[in-house]
Amino acid sequence: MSNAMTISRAAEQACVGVETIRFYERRGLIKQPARPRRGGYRVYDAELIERIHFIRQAQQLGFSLREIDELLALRSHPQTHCGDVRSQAEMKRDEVDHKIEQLVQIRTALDKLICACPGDGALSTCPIVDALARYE
Amino acid sequence: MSNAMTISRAAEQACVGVETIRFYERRGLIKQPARPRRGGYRVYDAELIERIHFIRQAQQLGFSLREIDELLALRSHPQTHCGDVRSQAEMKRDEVDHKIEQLVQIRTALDKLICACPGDGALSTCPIVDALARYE
DNA sequence: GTTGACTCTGTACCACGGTACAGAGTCTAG
DNA sequence: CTAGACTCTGTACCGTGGTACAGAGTCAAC
Repeated sequence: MSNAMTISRAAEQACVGVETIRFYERRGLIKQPARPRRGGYRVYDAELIERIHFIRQAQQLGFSLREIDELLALRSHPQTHCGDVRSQAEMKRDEVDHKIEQLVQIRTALDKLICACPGDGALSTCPIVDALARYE
Repeated sequence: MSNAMTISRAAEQACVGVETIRFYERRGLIKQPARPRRGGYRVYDAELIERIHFIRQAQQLGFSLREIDELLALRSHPQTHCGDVRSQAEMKRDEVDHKIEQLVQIRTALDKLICACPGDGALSTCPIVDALARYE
């Protein structure tokens, strides 16, 4: 048993915390391996590690755990074909685009304020404070 | 009392919900007006409305409530000068820039996957599923 | 003076993605 | 055989920005 993949080894392999694995199990994102007879430690296998990698990669791409759930369901469903996954990715891309647009607007607004602010002088004349207070 | 600014009127003026005002009060972002003697309804004044506008505007610019707390503290502190506020804005701008960069990277990665995916055919050959599973 | 709308206080709950612990069990090295 | 490290189960908690009540009080109009 000394070389068996226990949860802490699995966590190490997958670069996540032990509690994170348990959390994914509770969420149903990964299934808990059966315990050996008479209750010992669960043994994790490579497929499960791979699944955790999938989850982390998808998170990096901006998918929420709920969405990853759907991706995983698609993936394990035999009828799924490539286009289903691709349209998920396309939707996510559009979402990311939208977020970028919003942030660019915020950035522009902040920059305008920063440029308008002399950086010295009394607070009462600060255009930033002024702009925040003004209701438009 | 019929024309007094009660909390619901204040909420309307500030374009937020009544519960949101109460929430800001609990958070200490705005101070609760004193109740008239013998316990009646609190009366909100224009300054408070303006403060709520300040909060909402700052939220629009990507400041968290905690950061808005700091901005408000700066604003009501007599020694503060313009530069203090400006450097907060600059930090926020840099943060927003960073978020944009990250999202652009995500967008690029998604797009690459989408372009590589034929959109038809079996799931087993899907480059998106493949990429998500691969650990790099 | 009663009805109906509003307010007040306190507390609980929502989604999100975990993190932390207690108390029991198990495994392994020495 | 025992100590120390790990695991298991269950449950509670974190921060974020609110939302949703219940039960009591208050106010204005009719």
